[in-house]
Amino acid sequence: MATFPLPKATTPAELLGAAGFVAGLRLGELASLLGIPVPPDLRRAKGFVGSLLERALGASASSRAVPDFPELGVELKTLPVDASGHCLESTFVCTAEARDLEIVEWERSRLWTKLRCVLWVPVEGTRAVPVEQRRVGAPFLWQPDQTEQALLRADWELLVSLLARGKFDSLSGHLGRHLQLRPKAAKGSSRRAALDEDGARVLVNPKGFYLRARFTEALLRRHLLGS
DNA sequence: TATTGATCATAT
DNA sequence: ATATGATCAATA
Repeated sequence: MATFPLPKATTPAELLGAAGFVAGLRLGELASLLGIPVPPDLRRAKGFVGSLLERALGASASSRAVPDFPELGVELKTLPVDASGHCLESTFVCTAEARDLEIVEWERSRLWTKLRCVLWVPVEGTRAVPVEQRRVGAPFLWQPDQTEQALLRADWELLVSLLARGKFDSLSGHLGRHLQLRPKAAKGSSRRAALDEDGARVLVNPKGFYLRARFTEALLRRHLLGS
């Protein structure tokens, strides 16, 4: 049995190997190895699973706007799945701010920067299963191929275009085939300054980019098929 | 019951 | 305030 946190990986492959070492463990076992208490449910600890895996794999703990493993250029994402291994939730990627609209280039966007290389770690997320009993699944590295990148880019350009033009009334979670824009804030009443379609100052609720569950479901299936 | 909109904790 | 980590829960 190795000690935790695991040694710092020097390559994405090593990181994948480290994540593979954790696969199969129950969250309670992993938390115990790290000396971290497990919450009874995730209602008041929504980021528990993600933070637990970050600590186990030695991610540089911070809230900076950079990948979890800066030296490797790898982003770590946990993926809640049901007993059959199907995705239960969408995946938050990053916030969409007015000032980011200056960056209209896909290649330099925060979204693409985060999704270039992702280490996905499936974790049982069925609410009826106690958090400590949930198991960590087999991890896999994902670098979007040309097709996937084109699909995401198309959605991103549609959504950013509406944001940039201040079409806030037209925005909703219904837009985007694989990527969507949804509220991302502490409270539904949270507001931030923006410019509407007439250039007038308005207050709007903060939003973030999310990958739809059916998109991550497809990644998971492709991985399981071994391609 | 799948999905959209709302929300929670913590660090900086 | 806004970034990180997401899941909860009301609605369609």
